[in-house]
Amino acid sequence: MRRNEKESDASFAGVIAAAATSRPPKTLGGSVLASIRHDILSLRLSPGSKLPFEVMKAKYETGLSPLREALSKLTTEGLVTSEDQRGFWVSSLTTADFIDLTTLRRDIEVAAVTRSVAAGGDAWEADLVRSFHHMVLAASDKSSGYPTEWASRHCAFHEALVSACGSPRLILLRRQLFDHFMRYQRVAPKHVWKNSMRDTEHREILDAALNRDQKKIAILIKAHIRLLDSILDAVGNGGKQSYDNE
Amino acid sequence: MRRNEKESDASFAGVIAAAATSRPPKTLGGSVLASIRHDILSLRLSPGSKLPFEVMKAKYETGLSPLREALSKLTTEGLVTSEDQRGFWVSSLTTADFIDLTTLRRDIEVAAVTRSVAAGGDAWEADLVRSFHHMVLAASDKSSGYPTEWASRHCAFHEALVSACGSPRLILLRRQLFDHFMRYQRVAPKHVWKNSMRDTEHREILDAALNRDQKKIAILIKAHIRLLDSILDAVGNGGKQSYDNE
DNA sequence: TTATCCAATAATTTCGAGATTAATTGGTTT
DNA sequence: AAACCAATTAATCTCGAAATTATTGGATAA
Repeated sequence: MRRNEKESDASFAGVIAAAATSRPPKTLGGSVLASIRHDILSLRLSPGSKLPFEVMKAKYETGLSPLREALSKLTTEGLVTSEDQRGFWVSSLTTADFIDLTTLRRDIEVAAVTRSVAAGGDAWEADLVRSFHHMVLAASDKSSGYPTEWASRHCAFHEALVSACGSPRLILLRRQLFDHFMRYQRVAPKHVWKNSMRDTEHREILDAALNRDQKKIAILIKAHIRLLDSILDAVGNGGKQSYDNE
Repeated sequence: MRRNEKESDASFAGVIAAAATSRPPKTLGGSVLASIRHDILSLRLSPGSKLPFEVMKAKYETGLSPLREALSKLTTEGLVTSEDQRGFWVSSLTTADFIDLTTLRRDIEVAAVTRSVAAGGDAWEADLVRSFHHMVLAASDKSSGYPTEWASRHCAFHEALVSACGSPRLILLRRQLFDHFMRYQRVAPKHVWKNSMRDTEHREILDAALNRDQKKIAILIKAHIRLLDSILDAVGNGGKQSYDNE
């Protein structure tokens, strides 16, 4: 229980969107929070599983105070659930919540992208092209860390899309919802990812953004954020089949 | 610093929307969290002020652990800001954030109300009429706790409006944004409240809801959630004139 | 005078033990 | 055999002290 796990998916750290907001934490509690959040989003900590203090203390090599602080924050964030005097659990993945999350995410993302397209300047546009190209490069087989690296750059592309929306609250909210979505994405079998990597949707989104076509990009984003059957199936099966079947 | 303050606005407790979600907390940390949140939303804890542990420990009669836990959660919620190794502050009120908040709140509230109107059944409709009438009763001078009581019922009316939207995430998000808004509302002079109490907007909103007119209610909500000059002015002045001038 | 450095002070952060509460086990009763 | 109660076990929750880090004030040097 003490072993420091293998660093199998160190590159995955770049994918966690919320972590990208804060600079490297100066306190132990901050890094414990980042570690636990990382493990929850990467499904290393299974949805629904209990998080006992003794086990967690050993696993993250920390005391009670930083641990409670981290779990408290994650509870407010929705990645952890808690009951008074009973402890903490990793929030479960359910079809109902996936539907709820996706529906809300669609509204939020549309609002953010629309505003961003309306307000974005040259620097935004250039960064958008950069992040798109960066993502496309990871979609080729030769790249390393595939397809985890693609997921990271895919996240960055969508982040760049909304970065000019002018609303810190909207950006933060969108980022949190995206984090929540990533857990659901991860329970789907990996071939689904490959389909996403090969689609033409992102190219169309980019074009609409560059043309500043607000109506079109709203339609494209709405279609882009949909209820994937593969995820619904995986969650319906209890998320057991996980992401190890090619 | 120890004195238990006067219970001047005990009825205000009903106004705090987020607190309405959880049943009475079984732990000290939970009640401390509720108390601090209440004091922040009621402006008893001034926006921007420092929250030193020694002072807070005495004020809320608790130890360090529950206190840190509460402040951590409030930080994630956005009502408190923190810097590593430097401490915690009540989040400041700024014109930029008020604009950001109001703009986002408009989108969220429109989405929630629209869905609620589309999905609401008989029970929802009846409860909506109940809460509206309850609010109107508080607008008359004879009622007690006026206008604080009206604010509480106003909050409940809007809560009832969206209660049938079918999205737990949307309801929670809307509630949080409403809480944040309440701090801004409180810095405005009280005569602004009276104008709100006498307006006809809520009656129109109720009618549109009962008629299941989604387009109309969307327009009404958009107009209802606007940037009040009195609040902008109050925030611009640093929120100093507070809510004591009639 | 201004800037830099060092010592003293004050704050936050962390830890481990004790207190409190929930869950479990074993035994008794119906 | 099932249900109930008491005692034990195991977990969370709380507290105060110790350790770490930031801030303040004054002295020294440029």
